[in-house]
Amino acid sequence: MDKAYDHAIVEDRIYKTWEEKGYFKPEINPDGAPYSIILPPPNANAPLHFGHAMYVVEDILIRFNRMKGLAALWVPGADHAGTETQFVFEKKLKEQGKSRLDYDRDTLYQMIWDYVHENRGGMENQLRRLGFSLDWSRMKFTLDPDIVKIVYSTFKKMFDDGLVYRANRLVNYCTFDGTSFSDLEVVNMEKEGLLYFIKFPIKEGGFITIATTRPETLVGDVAVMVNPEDARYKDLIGKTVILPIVEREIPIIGDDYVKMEFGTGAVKVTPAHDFNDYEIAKKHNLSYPPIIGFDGRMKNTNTELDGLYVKQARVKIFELLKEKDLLEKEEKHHMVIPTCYKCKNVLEPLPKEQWYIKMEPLAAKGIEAVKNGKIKIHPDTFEKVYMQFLENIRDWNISRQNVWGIRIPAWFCEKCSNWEIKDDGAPEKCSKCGSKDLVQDIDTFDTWFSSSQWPFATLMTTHARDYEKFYPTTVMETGYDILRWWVARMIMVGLYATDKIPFENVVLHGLVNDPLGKKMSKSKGNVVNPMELVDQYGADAVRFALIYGTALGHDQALSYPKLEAMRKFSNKLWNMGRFIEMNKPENLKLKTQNLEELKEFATNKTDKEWVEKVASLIKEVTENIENYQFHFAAESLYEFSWHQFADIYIEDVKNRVDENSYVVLVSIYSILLKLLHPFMPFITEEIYQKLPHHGESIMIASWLNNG
RNA sequence: GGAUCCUUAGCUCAGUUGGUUAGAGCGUUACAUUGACAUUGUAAAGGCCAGUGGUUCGAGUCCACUAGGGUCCACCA
Repeated sequence: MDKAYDHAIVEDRIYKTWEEKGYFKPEINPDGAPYSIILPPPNANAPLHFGHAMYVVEDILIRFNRMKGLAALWVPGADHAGTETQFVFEKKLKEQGKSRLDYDRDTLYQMIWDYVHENRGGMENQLRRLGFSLDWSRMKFTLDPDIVKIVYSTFKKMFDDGLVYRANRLVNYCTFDGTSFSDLEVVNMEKEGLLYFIKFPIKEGGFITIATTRPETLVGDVAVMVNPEDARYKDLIGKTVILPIVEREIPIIGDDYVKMEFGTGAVKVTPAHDFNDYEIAKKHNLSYPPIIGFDGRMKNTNTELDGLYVKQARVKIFELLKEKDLLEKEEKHHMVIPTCYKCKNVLEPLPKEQWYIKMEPLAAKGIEAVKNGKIKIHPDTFEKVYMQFLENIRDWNISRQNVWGIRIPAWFCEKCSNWEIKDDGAPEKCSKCGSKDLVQDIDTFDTWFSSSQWPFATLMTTHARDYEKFYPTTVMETGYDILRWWVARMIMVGLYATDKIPFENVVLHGLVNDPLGKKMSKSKGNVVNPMELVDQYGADAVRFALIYGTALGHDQALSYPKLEAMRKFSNKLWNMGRFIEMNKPENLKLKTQNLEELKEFATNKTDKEWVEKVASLIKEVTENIENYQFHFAAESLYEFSWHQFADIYIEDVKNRVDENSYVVLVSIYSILLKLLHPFMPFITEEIYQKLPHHGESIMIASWLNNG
């Protein structure tokens, strides 16, 4: 053995061997009970980040259970990541001076398809470099035709069951990305803004001053509203206000929604561009067409405002009001603005027809499944977050105006306005009126709608009988940050579509932050590429550092000293092996013993004690992994290997080594390597292969017995 | 405004159902060692466990409140 462990020459070679030998397939344990995890599919065309490196938790579980003899299946996948990918692609277009609007739908789709496929394979190889024992023969992509077909049938089933409906409502619309979003995707940004106090002339004489943060929308107002209890204004209810600039007449109405103490106690009502006003106007039977278009420009005002972007319109209207002396004052105002989670621009509430899913019946089952313990969430503190989300669930807007995604299989009949939903191709004619004048909805599904079906969609389409054998899956492991976006929806949709829970356990890991504890983000420029650390420290050290010293579900700051410590730990392990190899007796006849055999074999009193010690270590590590307390297992292994086994036992045996005690030494070491293998797969395999009488591979060695 | 997590050694973090002198890694100090060890070993220093009050024979751990930080949710114009 070389003097020091060099991960660079070991890892790639070992992974290839594993893959070639088929060790990643559950068929390696044909008689084992099923154990399955579906990998949260990373974006198909983007490199991995530290969130993905945390999937090491899944590899630990898979390797551990495989060694225990279970038919352990870990299914890899790639996500088309609709909004994300189109956003990135459009940025590329912009660099070339182009935009999505320069292409028709099919051309743009094809361009993105080509772009994604040019970049395919990168993240898969990065997962390999991390040592992940994924069954690549079962790899799935969210746009695989068989997956799409399943997504279609789920949608159709929901439609047939009355869970899908189309509604014209205000949606959160990004005029830059050109799509609407669900409530979850809205990022509320706190900002210091201005509250404008504007005098509206009253037809019957005098003025009423309203306070607003959005003066430009006054051209779309339908009313001025006051609290009927408000002594200042109650006599004005029923009178008429003449809107400045557009000179349109609107009523003053009363509604106790208005808080008297805020602003002036009088508020303008813009139904087409504010969620509250939309509800209020509906209640009072008032309406006015939108004055902001999907391009973010003003329209329908018949004034010089038309064609201006909202921001420009605000400046313009400010000037106009000032000219007419209708602007009383502005105050600084702390406000919360809905912004686009991708491009960070301000979202406009705009009225649009979209497909919605009725969530309440689905949520009820999701709540039940966790309450009755069929699905367990680890750590259990996240149950509260889950419940809070499901108990306050709102209907889910699943329409996206993206091109990159699964197109909604809904056809509109131009003749009778009927919607046809099909899961097996375009309908020939309208089932209501027989017309052949059908047009498919141009929208695509929210990526999370198809993702919510991932556990069963994958297993139904990987290998024959996979679904029967491996569904429900054993564990869904992911970052807690997508508990609501993804995990909760998988539970709801999974229960609905398959009538079974999609997984028995939810295991949630924390975030990896930068060394200063700040969230990594591209805009902050503090993103660390996990692959660079794998190059530098080795996959095993990176894996161990991510697990060691951080409780499940807790965030951690990336620590270079810790990575260095774990690299040294690798080297220490290596040198323990090196010592053992160098002290191998000539013509060693006795074979390595498993734990049970060792108990008989060890005759020396000290050796006997060490056999007991390692027996309790096995118990401890096993229990900790089974309880998802990986950091405890990692700490015990680190401490025992280094400060017990190396510092004390090896030092002791050094002076009295004979063939018998040597076998005890090798055997204990071999057990240690096996216990460490789920955490540090590469180095443990490399050393294992050098031990006397070793098995075929440590990967498929038995957790407790020889093999 | 609501929810939730966090505050433990200089730094990054563990501390599992409350139980004798509170732990690890890195860093610091002293000594030793070329040993299986691009090092390692031995030893040491370093902590009113954020604060206050409570429950208890006993609290870092449970409860209440306070202060600071993070995250998530929320339609106050």
